[in-house]
Amino acid sequence: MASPTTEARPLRADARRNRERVLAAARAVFAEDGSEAQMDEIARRAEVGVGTVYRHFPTKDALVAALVTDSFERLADAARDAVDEPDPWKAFEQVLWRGAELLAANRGVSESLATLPTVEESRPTDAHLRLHDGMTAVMDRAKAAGVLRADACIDDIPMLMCGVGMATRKPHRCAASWKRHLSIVLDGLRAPAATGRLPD
Amino acid sequence: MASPTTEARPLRADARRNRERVLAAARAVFAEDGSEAQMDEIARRAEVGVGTVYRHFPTKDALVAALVTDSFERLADAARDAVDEPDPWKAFEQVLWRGAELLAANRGVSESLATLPTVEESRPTDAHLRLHDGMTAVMDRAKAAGVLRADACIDDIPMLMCGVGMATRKPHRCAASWKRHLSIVLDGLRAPAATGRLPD
DNA sequence: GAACATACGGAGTTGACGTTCCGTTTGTCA
DNA sequence: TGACAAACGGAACGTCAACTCCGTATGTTC
Repeated sequence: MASPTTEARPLRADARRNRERVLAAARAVFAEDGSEAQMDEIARRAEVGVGTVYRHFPTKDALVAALVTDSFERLADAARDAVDEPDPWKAFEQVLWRGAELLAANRGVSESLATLPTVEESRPTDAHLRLHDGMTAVMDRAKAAGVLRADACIDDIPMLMCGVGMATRKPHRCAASWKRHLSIVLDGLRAPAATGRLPD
Repeated sequence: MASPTTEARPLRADARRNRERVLAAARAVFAEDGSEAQMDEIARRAEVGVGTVYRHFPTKDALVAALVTDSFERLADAARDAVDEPDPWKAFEQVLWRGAELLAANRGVSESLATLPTVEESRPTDAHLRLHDGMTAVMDRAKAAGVLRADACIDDIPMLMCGVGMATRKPHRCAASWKRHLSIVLDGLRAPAATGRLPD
């Protein structure tokens, strides 16, 4: 809704260029600093005045939202592509690994995932909806094949990935600790691992 | 180190009382608002001036540290008590459930866990050390019994619990979602669930 | 190439919040 | 009960970061 040029009047050439510069800079700065990233720093990095940043994105939240939508877009693609994978478990696993990589590359996305409402609450973006539907399909297939525990539900995924996202932050034992985290979670999600029904 | 009255000169009666009021208020406010909790709000809740808060805890960080130490103390106790549980898996599980309950009750602790250095780095508090040692013992026993996967290591625990802590925040599907999270992680940590060696 | 809307830059404003300071109050001890 | 240190309250301060404003510059159109 915010990423493509809304076709009311075509954007002036310099404006279009600057919009991209700001997005690129924001991506870089949020990746490094997470939600502590500062608007001035983003402007500096984009070689643009703060005013210009605010002309394109009226608030910091709007800028974050644009980046999150961007990541969701890519994740939704990953979920769609997973259909090509014949093994239902590998398909499921593959989407989560792709998601974790995105989180590891971008602290900002990982943090805003923490406060993201579910698809049912609030008005989700198209990307969010696509991701939700794609993921549901992948999970349903894996459950039908008896490889994913039957009591896992779609809303568990952002919750679990949010946890994995935490492990992508700085002060952990090793850079790859998020990989350990996701491996453990994936093992816990396999049907044979279930030792009881999940609560509620 | 900061919690008991350091026996240089005994604290005046009103000072001792106010210290407790501040701690109680801080516990309540951090539990609700996490690290966004404001010093003024803590003072208000303790029915005390801000100045008084600062006389007892020189900075906000010091106050947080006191509360974290407090939680670690209780967790270390839980790890010690786990020795009484004859089933090595139940002992392990029990400590993590106790830890998750603490995190669920206190957003602040859950957030500061995210930035807590390991015992090896930095000067850990006594409580942290006790917790580390107790947990190591519990894990060693579970590994020796072949119920905990052998490639799990002590540093995985804060990482995983930190993830569970995320699930204790507000906007999740159900209030008990952190219980689902921990259940999945625990299933992933059982020896038979391991489908491969954890990375690194 | 002139006229005009669109966009730019960045100094300045605003609000939030941790922390300090100091005049006043209160517990303690002789 | 008087004297004094210890402790209190809360207005004021300083900092930091999001956001605004407006004089200037630059694409676009005819």
